[in-house]
Amino acid sequence: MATTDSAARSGRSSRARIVEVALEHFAAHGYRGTSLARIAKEAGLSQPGILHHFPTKAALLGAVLTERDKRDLAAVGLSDDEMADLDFPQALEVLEKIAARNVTNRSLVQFAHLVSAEATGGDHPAYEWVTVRTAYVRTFVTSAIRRSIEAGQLVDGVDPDRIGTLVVGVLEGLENQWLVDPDIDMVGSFQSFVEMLRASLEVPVRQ
Amino acid sequence: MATTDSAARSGRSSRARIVEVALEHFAAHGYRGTSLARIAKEAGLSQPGILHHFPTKAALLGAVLTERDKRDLAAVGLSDDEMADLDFPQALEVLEKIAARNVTNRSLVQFAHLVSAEATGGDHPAYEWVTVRTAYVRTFVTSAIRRSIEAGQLVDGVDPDRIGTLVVGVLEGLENQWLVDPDIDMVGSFQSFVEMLRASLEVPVRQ
DNA sequence: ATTATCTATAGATCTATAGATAATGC
DNA sequence: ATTATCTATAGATCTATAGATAATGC
Repeated sequence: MATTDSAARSGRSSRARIVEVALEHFAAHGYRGTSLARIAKEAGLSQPGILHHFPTKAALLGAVLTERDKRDLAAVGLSDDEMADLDFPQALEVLEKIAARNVTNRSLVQFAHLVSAEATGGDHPAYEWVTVRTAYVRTFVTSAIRRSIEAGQLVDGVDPDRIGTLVVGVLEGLENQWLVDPDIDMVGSFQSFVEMLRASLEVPVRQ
Repeated sequence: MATTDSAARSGRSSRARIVEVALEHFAAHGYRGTSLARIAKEAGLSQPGILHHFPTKAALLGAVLTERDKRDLAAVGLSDDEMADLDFPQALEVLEKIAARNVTNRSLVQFAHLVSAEATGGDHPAYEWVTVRTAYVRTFVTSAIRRSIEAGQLVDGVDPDRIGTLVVGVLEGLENQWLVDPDIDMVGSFQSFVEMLRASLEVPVRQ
């Protein structure tokens, strides 16, 4: 069906290969530190060959960002709607799941941190991505906290914004250190934190 | 005294100005995203004029890293030796002091995060700096925890490495978010965390 | 003699464009 | 006709070097 079947198939596989190689290189040297020529070489085509599939370098970065978000969502295994309905303990479980997945996907984590840091100053093709994504993650946690407060699951006086920021910060900060020193027990440290947090904030369940 | 006084004075002030401008530009666009020409323009001299004071771009980065470390130490107000002798509550106070200082020094924080992220992949002139510095900060906290365990100030079963990693992670992770969204209450969130941590880990004082 | 500068430039990149070539399906 | 490629190249950069100029102190 459709047109030029094998050419299209070859095009699709090139596209996927380019995105994969670009992810690795952007993760290792950043957007600014990576050239299209280097990606092209490793993907096995010429530098203008890449620009046939992605009109500009920024468009290629956009495709890599989309792919990264897709993989993150797949690792959680929930739809956007389901994510929006979780309560606090469930949100913590999701984050633990992400932490566990991350230790086996170094370049995905490194990519997110390096591109976020590059884009933070503005004037970068990932600027919008980093602001929107940061807000999304934090909102996901703070609204889970609000939901649990309304359900009477948390002790009085919990500030959703402050605790939400703290929870997201712990995950990102542990990633930061793990990237520099992979011997760090990122998952274990996050679990210690989650236990401590639940002990401090949850209303004890009557047995 | 000495030779060519006014020339030397002018040289010193150029050096300081170059380091200052370089800090701002490396913070905004990273080491790889910043050119000597741009720094030169803003510092008011020609591009080879910069290479008179710093033989290579990497050497200039080295000077900026040294300056950053100096300012960090000055903000804490303790000598290296004094830092090494603190116990857990004192170490937390030092970190709170750093957090409070950081909210008024955005480019210093952004510089550290962006250069760390760039250098994490290796093959970067700040690679050694980032590994040494990360280890230093974490060791400072873990050894404070060990000291407090020996003094019987902490409850049984505290794992110094795990908690040390967590504490440093919280500070860095809050910085991460604050860089993206300056409305985040970085200092407040860190204080919430410190209170929670002390409530969980410290042996209650007998009144 | 020393120090701080400058202009000019070599030699490597980098992104993006122009225009050709090949394979396939209609 | 469409799609995936390629070679060649324009036009901007970038770092670092070579070599000149100016000011000052000995």
